[in-house]
Amino acid sequence: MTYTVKQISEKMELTEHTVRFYTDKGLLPCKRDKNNRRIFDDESISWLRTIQCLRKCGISIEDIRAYSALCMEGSSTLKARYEFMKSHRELAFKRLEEARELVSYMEHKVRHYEDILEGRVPDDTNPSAKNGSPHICTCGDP
Amino acid sequence: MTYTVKQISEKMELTEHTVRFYTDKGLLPCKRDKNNRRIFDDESISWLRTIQCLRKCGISIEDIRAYSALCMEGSSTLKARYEFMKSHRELAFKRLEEARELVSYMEHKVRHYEDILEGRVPDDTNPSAKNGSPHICTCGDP
DNA sequence: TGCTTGACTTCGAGTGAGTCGAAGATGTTA
DNA sequence: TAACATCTTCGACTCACTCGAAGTCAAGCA
Repeated sequence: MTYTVKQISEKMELTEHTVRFYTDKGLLPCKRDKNNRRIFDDESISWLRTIQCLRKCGISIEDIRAYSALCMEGSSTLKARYEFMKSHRELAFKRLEEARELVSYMEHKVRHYEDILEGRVPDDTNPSAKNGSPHICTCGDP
Repeated sequence: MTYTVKQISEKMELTEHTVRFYTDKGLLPCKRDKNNRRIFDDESISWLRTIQCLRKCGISIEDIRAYSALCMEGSSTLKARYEFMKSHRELAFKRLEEARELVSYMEHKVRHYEDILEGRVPDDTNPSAKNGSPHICTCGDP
């Protein structure tokens, strides 16, 4: 099964521009037909799926390109790929922790406004400065 | 207590450039001294803390500017600010869910490489295509 | 007094990861 | 043959910084 840019972009819910961008940057290997058009196959799908995950993990295009190159090189790079994944797993943990803090921050804010709107606490919008208090952050700050 | 750009940037662990950028974009109110230099106070600290949290939540500079403007306007905008926070709380929930999936994806990858390196499963690096398998993503995909 | 230092100012350019649109080539269909 | 859809490359735009250059200003010192 082969795919054109349009087909693979629809299948993977990416824009055609992004798919071309990834091939141009060397993250996503692709062949060309006799008219120089990009052709993709099922392996491209699995590459793209991986790229999407790694991007969501905040890994840069350049780092993904390097990982991709390691994969191409074959078994000799297994250990390097393992190290790559281990270090990015740590980053994923940190991001999870941060996401938890941010949820609790947003919940705190929403509750704060509910307390004011329902009259449980007085409005702390600062009128003297014509400058509403931004309701100080409590997400891990002192 | 007042602060210069340098002082506030050090205190908040931001670059001076970023602090100036925020004031220029209207997110961070600041006064000027007779030499046109930016001066900040303790309220700026609390603003900046809020801005940092909202930015980490993925809220755009423009949206934060709008929220900031609502705060300035006073109590009449309480309800709008409440709605703003509620909608961004939902986004924070989504990001937390995604962060969880990404951690489990990275854990899966690391385990996969460990299994290969310790000989529990065969190496699936694809030699025929001179193209290592990217080890298909399992984070919520079909 | 002049000179250096250092912190400030604005402005314009660069970056990363897309995002968009234009201009041109090719293939299919009416 | 013309219209069209789809592809190609290329250059410009966006956002949120990030950086550096050039100029202003006050303080400290020979």
